Amino acid sequence: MTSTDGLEQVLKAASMRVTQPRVAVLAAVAANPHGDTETIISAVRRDHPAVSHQAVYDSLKLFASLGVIRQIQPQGHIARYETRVGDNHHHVVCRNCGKLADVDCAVGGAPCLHASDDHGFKIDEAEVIYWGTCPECQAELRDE
Amino acid sequence: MTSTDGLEQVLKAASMRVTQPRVAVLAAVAANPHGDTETIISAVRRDHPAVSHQAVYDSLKLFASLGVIRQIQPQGHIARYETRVGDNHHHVVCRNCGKLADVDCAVGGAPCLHASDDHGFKIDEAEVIYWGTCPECQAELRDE
DNA sequence: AGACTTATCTTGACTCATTCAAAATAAGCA
DNA sequence: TGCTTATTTTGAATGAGTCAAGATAAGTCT
Repeated sequence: MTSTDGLEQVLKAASMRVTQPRVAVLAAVAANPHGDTETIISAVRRDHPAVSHQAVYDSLKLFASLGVIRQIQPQGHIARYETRVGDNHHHVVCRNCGKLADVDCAVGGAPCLHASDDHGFKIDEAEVIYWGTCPECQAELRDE
Repeated sequence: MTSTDGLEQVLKAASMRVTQPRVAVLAAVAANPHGDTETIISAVRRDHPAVSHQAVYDSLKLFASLGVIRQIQPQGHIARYETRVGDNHHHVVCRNCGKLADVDCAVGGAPCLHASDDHGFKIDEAEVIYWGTCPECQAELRDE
């Protein structure tokens, strides 16, 4: 079974239509991990030149709400997307160039999910973003 | 010594001028924890009607870069500010109404700062955002 | 205190990721 | 095959945040 078949299942289960733009968007996100909207649009249009940016935005939002993809948006950066979902992993972002990498949490399966004092909030997710400098930028900054 | 005196020290140490707009902005942030830019601007203008939004944006960015205040910007929300800095605390955000509350990390002093695999990144900060539903929205959603 | 230098502020235009809205299209059903 | 309406296209609009040029005032030097 291909990932496209998987998408059909998910969409049908939610009574959503399986359309060419949607399939193309999911494929583009899968092929471009951590890609931003612009990247996704370009990738989609390589095979389907007529797809509008709005269709891409709609599809991305839809998939994110269904939990098929995940949106990441570190401070000061535009939205990025990935198909790796459901495993509670986190991200490192380079302060210098914005590069993004996946990080499994150090503290086991579902870490940091318990706040010391939750103020009565019913917490359902802990989002962790590590900020730092990527190897390339470390070298570059050292040379200056 | 007032918090304003503290600001003067910090700014002078960085060879920055102590101006009325800056003092007013810091006071506004202190008086409006988790306030957004619009809130800060309004607060500043109650005492200094002539201060421009640009001056507020500049001051906020300056203070944040000096570590005097901290900028928080959860996905899908505009920037918010707080004067509580240097204690590595985190935040809970309500998915329904956007309310924000402080949370001390459960795992001790500087938690989650070690990623399992940092991909060679030199990590200097771990930002944690808990997502959930605040008490008010829990009650409201139950009633529907 | 008065004059000077230039960091900071005011003003107002501008950016650009994202959203809104209306008419056109095509997915899935009868 | 035709119908219904969810999606898409098209094109304009939004709005937080930024840019730039001239005006102002903080800190300094005399």
